Amino acid sequence: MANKKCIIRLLRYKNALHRLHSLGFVKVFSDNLADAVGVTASQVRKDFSLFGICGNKRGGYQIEALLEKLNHILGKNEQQKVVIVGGGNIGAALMKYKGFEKEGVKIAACFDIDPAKYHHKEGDIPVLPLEELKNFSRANHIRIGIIAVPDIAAQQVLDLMLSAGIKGIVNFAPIRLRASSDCFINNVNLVLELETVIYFIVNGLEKSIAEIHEEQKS
Amino acid sequence: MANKKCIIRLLRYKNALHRLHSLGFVKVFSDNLADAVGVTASQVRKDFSLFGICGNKRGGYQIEALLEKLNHILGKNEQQKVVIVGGGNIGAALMKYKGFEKEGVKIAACFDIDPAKYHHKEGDIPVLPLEELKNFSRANHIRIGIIAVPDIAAQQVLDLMLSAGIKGIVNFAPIRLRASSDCFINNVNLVLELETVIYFIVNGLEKSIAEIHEEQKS
DNA sequence: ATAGTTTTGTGAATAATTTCACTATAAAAT
DNA sequence: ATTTTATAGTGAAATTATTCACAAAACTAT
Ligand SMILES: NC(=O)c1ccc[n+]([C@@H]2O[C@H](COP(=O)([O-])OP(=O)(O)OC[C@H]3O[C@@H](n4cnc5c(N)ncnc54)[C@H](O)[C@@H]3O)[C@@H](O)[C@H]2O)c1
Ligand SMILES: NC(=O)c1ccc[n+]([C@@H]2O[C@H](COP(=O)([O-])OP(=O)(O)OC[C@H]3O[C@@H](n4cnc5c(N)ncnc54)[C@H](O)[C@@H]3O)[C@@H](O)[C@H]2O)c1
Repeated sequence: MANKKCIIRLLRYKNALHRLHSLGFVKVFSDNLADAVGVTASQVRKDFSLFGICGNKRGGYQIEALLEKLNHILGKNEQQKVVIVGGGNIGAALMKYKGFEKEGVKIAACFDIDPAKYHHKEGDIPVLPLEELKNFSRANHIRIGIIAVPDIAAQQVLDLMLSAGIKGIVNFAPIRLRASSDCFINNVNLVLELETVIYFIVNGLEKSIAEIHEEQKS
Repeated sequence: MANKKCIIRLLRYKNALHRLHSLGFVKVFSDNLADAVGVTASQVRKDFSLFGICGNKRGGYQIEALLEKLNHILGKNEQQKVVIVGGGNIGAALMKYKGFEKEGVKIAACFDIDPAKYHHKEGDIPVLPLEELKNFSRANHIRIGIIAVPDIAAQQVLDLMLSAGIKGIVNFAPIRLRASSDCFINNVNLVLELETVIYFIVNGLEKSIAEIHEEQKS
């Protein structure tokens, strides 16, 4: 029922609703939302139905109420604190990005083994020695971590994160990590994202499929 | 038949085979590959069967021959040139990354509207004024582009890319782009990747589903 | 040679996901 | 008030994707 694809669509609906709301819209119909997100209207209604979300026949959905419900389902009512391990290219890009706060995500700290990366300035996200990851995560109840280290280091970083109580991971290293099933790993492989596009272009398939989103990647 | 998910799995098989090959392995069985990639052995065989790839009963697959076939199918025999538009956080991280060349991907140039970003040094990837995108792309037969500009600028950048003959796009801006169906857009939404993990952790679902890959995101 | 074993290749079965199509209902129009 | 119309909600149908299960082939050992 509440499968991964469906959750990703709910997150998309939520983002689209945010935009509509900030544009001053008050209500929305299943087909507006479908259009904004790139799915069919029945898909939207089916997804909502699965989570017991209902609107008004002929009246559509009240955006505020809908956002409220989605945030509740998606656990976005409280701000989530996240740590990054690896303050290199990707890690630094993520730290500089201003878009997380808006979505209720707070990058609490970054950890690295390279002392040249350490950084501590009021207002900035601190970059700390890797040894402090465990204490920091425990003290701050961190449950989510981002792996942005070279692939050879990724497994040991994962193990350390798990031992620090982190259970949810976004992994940018292009390798398959081994873990107990008591954690959730979301692998993001940017090279693969590019290679996928290359495949469709090289084979002249750009006409058949116009667009892919995360959820079409299973 | 040859759906997106299947292609992404083929790309994964290819990557796993690369690793195995560089470790000195010569042949591989469907279940080794399945294990390396995180799918079932029948899935591997079914995927291969779909593309007419065959191995030897009881002998598995010769890694070199298999890589050859996969590279042919995936269009990885010739190096692919790619441009980036937006030399900010993400754009810069991608330019500094050394892992693309290994996969036959060459970042040919980056384009930006901010003159402070312009850069031209022998050996480095040049950062050029946006106005030059069209000529550069035409002259270098660029077919693939990466959008790494703020969301408000993404649509106009896409339109420009399309007018420059670029047909395959990886888009990092978190908005739905509108385009003719004569192009292929792969949307990468990093905030969503994080939010997905947050959902599973906040709802205590980390036990049920241990790992997701791109292809499970549809 | 022959028997035994392992692994592929694939049609059939199953499972998962999406779309269809229709009913119920609320709002708008008359 | 009554009719019309637009849209939600949802089982059923269709489609798509995955797994099963087993015959065919090829290697190994005797
Ligand atoms: N940069 C990109 O565009 C890009 C693209 C695709 C994939 N990736 C992947 O993302 C990951 C990070 O890439 P990057 O370009 O940011 O790398 P990077 O080399 O720029 O940064 C890696 C950082 O990790 C630190 N580090 C190394 N070992 C560590 C350890 N054991 N514990 C803590 N920190 C450690 C290093 O000091 C460095 O600061 C890599 O796995 C890479 O393959 C990056
Ligand atoms: N940095 C991240 O970690 C991150 C995370 C999630 C999403 N994103 C998304 O990725 C995109 C890029 O993010 P970023 O952090 O790199 O942004 P950034 O602001 O650091 O960089 C954007 C770059 O694009 C350039 N630019 C602006 N308008 C342009 C135009 N019309 N043509 C060409 N260049 C233009 C700017 O000069 C700047 O160099 C954004 O859409 C952002 O939402 C980034």
